[in-house]
Amino acid sequence: MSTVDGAVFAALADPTRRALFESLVHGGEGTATGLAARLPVTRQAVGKHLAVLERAGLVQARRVGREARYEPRTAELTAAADWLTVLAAEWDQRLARIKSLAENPDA
Amino acid sequence: MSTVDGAVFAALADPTRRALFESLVHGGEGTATGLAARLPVTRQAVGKHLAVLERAGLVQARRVGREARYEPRTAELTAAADWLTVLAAEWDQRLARIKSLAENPDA
DNA sequence: GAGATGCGCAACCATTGGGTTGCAGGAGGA
DNA sequence: TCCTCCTGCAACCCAATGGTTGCGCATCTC
Repeated sequence: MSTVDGAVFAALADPTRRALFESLVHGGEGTATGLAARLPVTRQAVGKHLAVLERAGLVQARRVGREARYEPRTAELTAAADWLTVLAAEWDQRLARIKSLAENPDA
Repeated sequence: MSTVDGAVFAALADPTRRALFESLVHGGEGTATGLAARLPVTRQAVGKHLAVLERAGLVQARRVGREARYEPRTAELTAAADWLTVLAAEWDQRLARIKSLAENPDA
């Protein structure tokens, strides 16, 4: 049973964090101060959010001199997507089985 | 751009709620008191969680006499899965494009 | 009709969490 | 070297949240 890490969902639950992550995906790697310039929050708040994303495995920091550049990671992303897809498939199959039994009540 | 509803991720962020949802998927529809019997929380807590899941569109209540039976819904689930998959694909394509440019620096 | 059962609502409590300000330290450029 | 810029850490504030108890209401069952 693929037990999914709740940290991924918790990380993506916050709108600021989702905006941050999408900004990284579409704009490439970025730093805390650079990302904070385009958001209505302070640099420290962005730093906290990036730490949460990193703990969830959605992002990885790379040190370049005095700045920390963050880059998206797709592993946890696809793992979470798979978990969701499997759950949906399981339920749909259950529904299909029940419907099939109702229409064709043989042994 | 498929802006995903953060309520789905917020709903799945809580471990109790995930357990609740998985229990519904694998065991079929259930009531608040019935689900609470298998969890270390009170019925009222389960009721609140089910309300959150329902608001997120992950579950739907059906009234049968004096009891409320909850059943999973896959629409929001697959929508969230698609959002994750698309994001991962976008980033992977970006990486592939960069790698291709590095190996073959033509116009 | 009377008691049991399932539910929803409200009040309340403790913890988490997103946000801020302030400060100290390390790397770059003049 | 000195100054600037980016970062990390700590303290603090307030709102949101997961959990509880208690109550009232509706619905079965005997």
